[in-house]
Amino acid sequence: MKKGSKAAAPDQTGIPSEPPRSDARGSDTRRKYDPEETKRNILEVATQEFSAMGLAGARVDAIAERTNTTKRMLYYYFESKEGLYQAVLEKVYGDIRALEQDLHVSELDPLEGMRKLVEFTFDYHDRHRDFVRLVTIENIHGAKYVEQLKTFKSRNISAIDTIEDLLARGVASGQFRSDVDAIDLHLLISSLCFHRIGNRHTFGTAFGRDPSHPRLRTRHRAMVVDAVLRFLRNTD
Amino acid sequence: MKKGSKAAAPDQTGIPSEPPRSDARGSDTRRKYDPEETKRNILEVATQEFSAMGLAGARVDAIAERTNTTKRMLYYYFESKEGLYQAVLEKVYGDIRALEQDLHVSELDPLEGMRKLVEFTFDYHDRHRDFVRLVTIENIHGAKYVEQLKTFKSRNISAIDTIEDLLARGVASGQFRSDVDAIDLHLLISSLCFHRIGNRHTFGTAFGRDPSHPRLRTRHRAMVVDAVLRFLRNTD
Amino acid sequence: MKKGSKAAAPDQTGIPSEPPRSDARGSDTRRKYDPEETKRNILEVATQEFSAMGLAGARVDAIAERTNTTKRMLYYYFESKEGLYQAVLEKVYGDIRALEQDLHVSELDPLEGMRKLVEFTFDYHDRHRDFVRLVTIENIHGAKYVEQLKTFKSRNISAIDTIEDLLARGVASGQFRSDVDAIDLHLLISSLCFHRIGNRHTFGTAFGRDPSHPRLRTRHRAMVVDAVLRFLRNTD
Amino acid sequence: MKKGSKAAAPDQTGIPSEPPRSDARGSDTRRKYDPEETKRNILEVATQEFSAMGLAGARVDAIAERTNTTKRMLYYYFESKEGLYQAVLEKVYGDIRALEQDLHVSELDPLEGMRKLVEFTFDYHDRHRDFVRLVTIENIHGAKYVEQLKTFKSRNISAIDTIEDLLARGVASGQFRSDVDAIDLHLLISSLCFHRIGNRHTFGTAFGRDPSHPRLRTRHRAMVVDAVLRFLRNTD
DNA sequence: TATGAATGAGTTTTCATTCAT
DNA sequence: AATGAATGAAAACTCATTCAT
Repeated sequence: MKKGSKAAAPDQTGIPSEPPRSDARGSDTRRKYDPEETKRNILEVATQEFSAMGLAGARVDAIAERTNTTKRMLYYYFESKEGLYQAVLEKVYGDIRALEQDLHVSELDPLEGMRKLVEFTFDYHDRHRDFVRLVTIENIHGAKYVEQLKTFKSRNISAIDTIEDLLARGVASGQFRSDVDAIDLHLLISSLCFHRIGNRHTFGTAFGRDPSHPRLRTRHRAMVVDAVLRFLRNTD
Repeated sequence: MKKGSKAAAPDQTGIPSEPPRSDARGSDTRRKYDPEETKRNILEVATQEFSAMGLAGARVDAIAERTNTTKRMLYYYFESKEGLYQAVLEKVYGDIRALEQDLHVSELDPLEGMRKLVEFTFDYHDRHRDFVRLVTIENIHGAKYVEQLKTFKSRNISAIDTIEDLLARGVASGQFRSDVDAIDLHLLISSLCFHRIGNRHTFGTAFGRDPSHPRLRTRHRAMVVDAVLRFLRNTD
Repeated sequence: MKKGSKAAAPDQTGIPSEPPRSDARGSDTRRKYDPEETKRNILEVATQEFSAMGLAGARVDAIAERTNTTKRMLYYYFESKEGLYQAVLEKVYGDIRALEQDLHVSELDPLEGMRKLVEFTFDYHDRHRDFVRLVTIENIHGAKYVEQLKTFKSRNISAIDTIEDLLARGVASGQFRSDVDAIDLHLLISSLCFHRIGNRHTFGTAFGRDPSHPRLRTRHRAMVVDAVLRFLRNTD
Repeated sequence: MKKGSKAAAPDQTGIPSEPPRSDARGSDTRRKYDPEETKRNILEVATQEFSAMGLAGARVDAIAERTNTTKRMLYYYFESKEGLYQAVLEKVYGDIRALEQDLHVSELDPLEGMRKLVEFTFDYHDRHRDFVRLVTIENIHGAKYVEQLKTFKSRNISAIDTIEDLLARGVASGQFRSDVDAIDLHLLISSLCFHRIGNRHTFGTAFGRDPSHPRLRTRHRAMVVDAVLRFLRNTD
């Protein structure tokens, strides 16, 4: 009866699929209905499906089927397919910026801080392929769904602040050239980290080499860091 | 929810949609039966729709409507929606590699040749947004459609040959460092050229600055060339 | 060319199309959601349409229209046109074998048992023209749909068991000749019962006499029984 | 491009696919356009397709593709799909009756004549599976196409005449019982010859034994002759 | 809060037939 | 007599969403 939609295995590393529910209340009080858990579960499955199939390609039925609950609940909590998609975007974008804050690069030497920032960005994209795919998908839709996310812009601005701080300190210390714009630099770094994940399939088909393969990771990581630092180095 | 599929305006710069047919025979002798023209017309409209909406999001009806012919002909020539999508991919991939051949960078000084190659790649992505979108879309589908294109792999390999030649000559002349892999370098260049077009919407929303805006083009072009050449420069 | 699909009147005798539902609950409490009833209803209408028009000739729309529900439900429960066709086959083949079991010919004198079996087979084909047509149709498709029915083979084998038992007892008692194969005999009996129903139209056109006409039934029934028993009779 | 419709191998024995064209006129006068040959070719391919797929299941495109000519010609000569189907029926029904005439059973002893007639009928069905299938198909359509064939009825009546003659002579000589109707007997014989071919697929699936397999032919042939003669034998 | 059944509007695809050359 | 291109109408099938329990 059921046809079986793929996207079964989460195309992502490091996110545990069933976080230990911190059920504070005693023993067998395990509530039968747990709205938060239900929502979380739906969101997780939806993230996989949307990132695997795109917005148009995703199937509400397929999501519901892999959920612990039914299709009706999906509408109950998220209103519509698009509402669910947006909720997925919100969650996924929230995660990356939250982590960036924890880097504390402002306490490091500018060069070391920059290296650490690039490495973090590289690793994050390498590990969160769902995120990369969703960004890709969102661009196909002209970013019209992230545009409606309230927290989206402010979050990103803070990423630029971090870079601006590093850049300013590096210029002051004579380590970095002085003609680089922070947003441009962010674009440069993102490009190098994003492309090898986002377009790995066509690249792999074209050259017989999957650029996201673990064996290449170390080499690519060094290359990206190298390229960014060489670009920034003051050569006066 | 949404009804009419837009995608009317080609999301592309510089390619006129209806090249003036040099119809030798007089004036309005426009033949009624012209299979090649019919196919060309369908393919062109399909390129727009698929690049604007994705494979799942594209509507066969919408394509047919903007064509000079009927939906039926679309199936007559291309068998299915997927067949048409694949034909679009074939055409679009064919174009870029054809142009690359015309660069004749093998006749130039390695450094100049490399600069020219990067500039060409930058400009091509900047101008052919349909191509960039289609690559993006194809990656969402795990590249399973380009995989079936016979000419796909061989074409791409030739791009690597060009880079390898430049690299070898530059290393020999002492201008380039010797530890760079040609395919890695291709990935690096592609990343820098692709990302600012492919993800311009989310980037624009995040930072209030469309990275593909013409005003930024010159600056970004210089930045990309600079980044690549600094990366390659021999610093022994 | 032809538009409306007929097949309105069930091409079958004796089976009431809507058995009086013994609805325990009062009178018009006709439940709105009754999946079993919905499926039953679809299956019944589909049996008529498929047996009247063949698999290719049947129209999903035509079936849906004569149903109490919509076309969508048909796909909901049976997946596809072919799935529905297969479900029809399953039901229809299930019925005949179920009835055969109730004959209890093993308790009868072999000759009487054989007579009863032939008469039953004759009557069944005479009354269940839908069944005959569907078998015919299935043969046009090389039996590829019944082949997928799990229960199909085992059910038929039991029919042979019955014959084998009668045959063995008749041979032992000296009533039947000993050189007859059970499956061959089954084929012989089937032939005589099937043909006059299955090909009644061409036969009727050719000879101006509908071989399935009730008026001929008694005579044909006697003829068939007579032919089988004469064939089996021991003439040593 | 072409999808490939099956039904390639004619499901029939003994009909050569390309009869030697008796081109009376000299040597290389081989006409470029030969209407009769074209029609013959279309008819032959159509016979295969219709008998393999049924009227509704047959594809005009599939027929045209396997022809030496184009679809247009098919309409030119036969008006419509149904017209072509009818032409096929006409040809196929014509063949069997023509052969029956050649038997000259009226010159034989009634018992021998009857044996010969049954054997002929058995062999004909065994060898002309396309014919059997087409009769089957025609019955699904309520025989409405053969009804329009002018020669159909008269041809069949003559088959009954043959039987009536045999029967009368056999009764007169005391070899046959006197209470058998000629048309009923024809039905009996047809049943035994037709069923094992027409329903061989479901039968084969049900019992793991293809009743039309050459190895069984001799045995079945004997069985059928035996059954008919025992049925007719005078037992006063 | 949760659910299986139901649905209408849309989407891809097919097919017999005709047109222009 | 022959042909490849073209087509409108209909067919199968899909999908996000809502209803009744």
